[in-house]
Amino acid sequence: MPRSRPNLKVIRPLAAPAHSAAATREADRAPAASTTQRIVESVTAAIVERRLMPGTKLAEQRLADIFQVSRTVVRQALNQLSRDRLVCLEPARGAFVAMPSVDEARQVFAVRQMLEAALVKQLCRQITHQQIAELRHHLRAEHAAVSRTDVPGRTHLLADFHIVLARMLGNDVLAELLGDLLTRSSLIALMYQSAHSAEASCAEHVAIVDALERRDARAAARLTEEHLAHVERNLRLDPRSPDLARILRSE
Amino acid sequence: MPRSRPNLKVIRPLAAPAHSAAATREADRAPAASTTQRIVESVTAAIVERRLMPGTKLAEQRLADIFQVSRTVVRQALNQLSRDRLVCLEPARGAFVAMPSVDEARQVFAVRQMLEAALVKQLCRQITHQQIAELRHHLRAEHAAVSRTDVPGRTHLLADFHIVLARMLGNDVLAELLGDLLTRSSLIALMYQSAHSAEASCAEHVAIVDALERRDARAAARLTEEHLAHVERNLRLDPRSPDLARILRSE
DNA sequence: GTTGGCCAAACTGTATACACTTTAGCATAC
DNA sequence: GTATGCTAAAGTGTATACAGTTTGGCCAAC
Repeated sequence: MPRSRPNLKVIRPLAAPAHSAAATREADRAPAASTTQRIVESVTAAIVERRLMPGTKLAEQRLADIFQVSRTVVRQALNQLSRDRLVCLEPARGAFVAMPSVDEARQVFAVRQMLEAALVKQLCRQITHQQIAELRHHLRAEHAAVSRTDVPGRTHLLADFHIVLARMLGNDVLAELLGDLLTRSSLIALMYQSAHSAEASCAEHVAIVDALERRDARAAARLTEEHLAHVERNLRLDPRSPDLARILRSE
Repeated sequence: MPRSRPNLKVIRPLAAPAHSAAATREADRAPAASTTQRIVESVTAAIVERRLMPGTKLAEQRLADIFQVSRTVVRQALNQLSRDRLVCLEPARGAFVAMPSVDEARQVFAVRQMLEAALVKQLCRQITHQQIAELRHHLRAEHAAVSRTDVPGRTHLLADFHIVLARMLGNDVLAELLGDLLTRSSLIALMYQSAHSAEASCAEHVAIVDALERRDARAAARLTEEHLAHVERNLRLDPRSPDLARILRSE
C-alpha cells in the first residue's frame, strides 16, 4: 500500500531510551511491563511523538533486531497495536503504521464529543475543590510547556488533560477507552497536519475548568464540544490529496 | 485464581459448528476471517452464549487441539481476547475467562449510558422513515424470539438492537466500540446473573423507537438511560459473595 | 524505449522445540 | 492427623525452523 518506504531507523532511539522527558514519563507509568507490552508502548510513543510516519512499514525481523527479541514477541506486539488501530496488518504483506481515513478521523472526533461532553457534565456534579486545584496545576504545566515551545511536552500535556478528567470520574473503563481514542487522535493529527494552535487548546481547557468550577454543566459540555470541534476543524480533512490517494489505492 | 476448574469440553461444539441459528449468524458476518480471528470469534460467541463460565481456564494446548492449530495461533487469539477484556491473562499461569469486578460492571454501564444517550440524541436529528421501519422490523423479531422463549436468539437480538442504532448513525468507530462494550456486558450479565426480563427490555426498546419516531431527542435519551439503568439494577451487584471471593483472592 | 514475464531475495504465517515456572501429589516430620 | 517440603508432571514464554507468498530487479520481446 505505501509506495515509499521510509527508513525505520527513526525509532532506533527507543531501544536504548535516552533520558528524555518522554522516556522517563513512559517508564514511570509502566512499572514492570512484559516484553511485549514494552514494545507496544515504545511503538505507541514513537507514533504519538511523531517519530514514525503513517504508512511506515514495520518489518518484524527489523523490530526483533532492534528490541533484541524474537519475531514471536514482535508479532504479539503488532497484533495488539492493530487492535488499537495504530498499525494496519495486511495479510502476507506486513504491518504498517495506520493511515486513518478522513471518515475514521471524523468518527473518532464524533465519539470523543459524545463521551467527553457527557464526562464533564457528570463531573460537574461531583468534582471537589482539590480536584479543581489539580486541574489548575495541570493547566499551569500546559501553559509553561506552550510558553517554552516544548513541542513533545505540550502535546503530551494537552492530551493528558482529557485523561485526567476521565480519571477524576473514577471510571477506569472510560479513562482507558478515552486513552485509546486520544492516541488515535494523535495519529490523526499527525496524518492531517493539525493547524490548531497549542495556545488555543490551552485557553479552551482553561474555559472548561472554569465552567467545572462554577458547576455549570451545560457550559462545560458545550465548551468541550466546541473545543473538540475546533481541533477537528483545524485538521486538513478537505477531500484533496488524501482522498485522491485513497481512491487510487482502493480502486 | 479460580479454585474450581470447570471442564473445558463445553466449547467442543465450536470446533464443528452445529447448524444452529447462532452458528450461521456468526459465519455470515465473518466472511473469510483468518485462523486467529476464527478462534477469537468462536470463544467470544461461546462466552456471550453462556457456554463458557467466568473463571474457566483456557489452556493453550487444549484449545490448539480443539481447533487443530498450533499454540502459536491460539496465543494470538488469547491476546486479542484479553484486549477485549473477555479473558484475563495471568503471567505464567494461563488464560482464564474474565471475571469482571463489580466496579468494572458499573463502569461499563456508566460508559454505555453516556455513549448511547448521546447516540440516540443525535440519531433523532437524522433518522429516516426507512430506518424507523428497519427498527420496527427488528423489534418484531425480538418480540417473536421472546415469545417462543428462544434464549440464545433473543439474547443476540436484544444486544443487536443497540448495535443497529449505532450503525444507523453511520459511525463505524462508535459501532465497534459499542460492540465491545456489549460483549463485555454479556459477560457481566452472565457473571452477576441478570434478573432483567427479556420482555421488559423489549418493551423498553419499543419505547425508545417510539421516541425516535417522534424525534423527541430528550425522551429518547432519557428512555435509553433508564433502560440501561434498569438492566444494571437487575444485576446482582450487591457486595455479597462475589466481593467476598474477590477479597479472598486479592488478599 | 517501453512492456511483460520470470527468478531470486525477503518476508510473513504457522509449527515445533526447549527452558523455566507453576502445580499437584506424596512422603516425611511433628 | 495436620502441616511442611520435595519431586515429577503439566503448562507457559520465547526462540527457531520451514513452507508459502510477496516483492523488486533483470532480461527478453516488441
